[in-house]
Amino acid sequence: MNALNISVSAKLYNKNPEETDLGKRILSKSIELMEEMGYEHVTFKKIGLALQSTEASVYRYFQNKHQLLAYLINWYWGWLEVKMAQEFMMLNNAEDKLKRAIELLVNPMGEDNRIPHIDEGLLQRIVVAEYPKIYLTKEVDTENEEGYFLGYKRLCDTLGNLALQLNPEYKYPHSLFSSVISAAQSQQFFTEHLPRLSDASAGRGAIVEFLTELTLNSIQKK
Amino acid sequence: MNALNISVSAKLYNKNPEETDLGKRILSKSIELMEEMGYEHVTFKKIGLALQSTEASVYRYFQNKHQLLAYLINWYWGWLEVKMAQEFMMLNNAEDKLKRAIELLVNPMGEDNRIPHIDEGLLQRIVVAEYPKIYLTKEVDTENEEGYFLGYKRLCDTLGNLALQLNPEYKYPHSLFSSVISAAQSQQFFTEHLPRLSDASAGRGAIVEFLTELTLNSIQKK
DNA sequence: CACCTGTGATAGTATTACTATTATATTTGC
DNA sequence: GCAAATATAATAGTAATACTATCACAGGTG
Repeated sequence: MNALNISVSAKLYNKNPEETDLGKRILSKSIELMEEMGYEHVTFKKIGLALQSTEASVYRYFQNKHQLLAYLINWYWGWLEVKMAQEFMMLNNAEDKLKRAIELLVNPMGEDNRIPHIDEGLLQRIVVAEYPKIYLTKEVDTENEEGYFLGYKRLCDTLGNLALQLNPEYKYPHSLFSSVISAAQSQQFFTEHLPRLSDASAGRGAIVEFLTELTLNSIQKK
Repeated sequence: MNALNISVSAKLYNKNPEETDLGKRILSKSIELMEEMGYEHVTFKKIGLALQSTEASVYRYFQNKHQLLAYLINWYWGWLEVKMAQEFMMLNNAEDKLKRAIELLVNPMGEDNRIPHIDEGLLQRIVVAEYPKIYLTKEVDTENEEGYFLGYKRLCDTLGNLALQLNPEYKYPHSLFSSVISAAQSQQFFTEHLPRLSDASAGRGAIVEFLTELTLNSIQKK
């Protein structure tokens, strides 16, 4: 009995993986494999094999690998928003909420075993390494209509509204937070793999500080 | 006789495409096809066919599609840096240079037929739609050693140094410009395909303004 | 004239990304 | 407690992809 249920658009699966045992095992194993070998090297055959099931069974849940990735990433943004909402209840001004939101973008983990079949830590690493792949395709417009990017958009809206509470005249709340969310992921990736593209050798703390300054300086009234 | 020669690491090709007629035709046609159908749908077979040549001939120049994309994107960053350097000669303070650099990140075109086999306008659209794919792979570390990302890193350094001229104490020049370069591309993509992730319905001008404000507000001394 | 380089032509392989069919085990509905 | 529906496993098969290899030829160079 989960306190928590992350909703994902029904267009993101063939058959809802949350509703069956095999479905949950597919999610669980997909996350493991994708984190371990990267999106490009994952195949449904490998997932089936690793589950001691079959390729065809995985196809019953997801139309293809791209849809699976979109599912996982949307699930992650949904989860993160729930997490933020919980933490926001303990804070009473928009600036503190924004600061905390940025911390969570970079460092979302903590004990949370409410959803046993999903390892949020691994999933976060998948998001860092793969998230732009869900929209950087020629199919982006049709997939957009099907709700493939709702998770990202909602998160952007939420944070943008916080910014508007601080400064109702700020002109670029959506641009700012799509950029900040994106930067939060890519700075993590760069710190690990392309350090000349970041100044965060100090680690996640530096990324949080960089993004917090950037955000607050952008929003502030002149 | 080109005034201009963009240099790209020799690890980014099998055989230098700039040195032969077929090589240049491969670049030219690859750019056309990739812009038209997107990276995923391009194959060396299609490129060969479109050139009335063969798959095998394309493989003589590039080891695989990923290397070809990396070549094109590195070429683009190199070209953009040359372009910036030219324009900077006409400006005499770091802030103006930064502002102009941001304009060029978003809106780099202009008449430039010095390199007849490369259509920089199409190439820019490829960069917008595909650039993270060159580093978001499990092979990033080895490819990094081979210089696959030098173009991006150099551009980041150049802009970071301008920022340090404005404020030598600014702590995050690399993070800032890897984020700004990235945001310049993704905001263009979002404006066209996922408008809820931007506020730039007004177009490129709004993107430039957003990024310029963000950059200058971040750098400024307190 | 011999040779070397670049290219075209063709063939072949392993893997991927599916689609389809059938058999069987399990659950549910009556 | 049985029939029917559902879920899954097992297997087969196809078209496309991502290569690798071989050979022949044409043109220019020494």
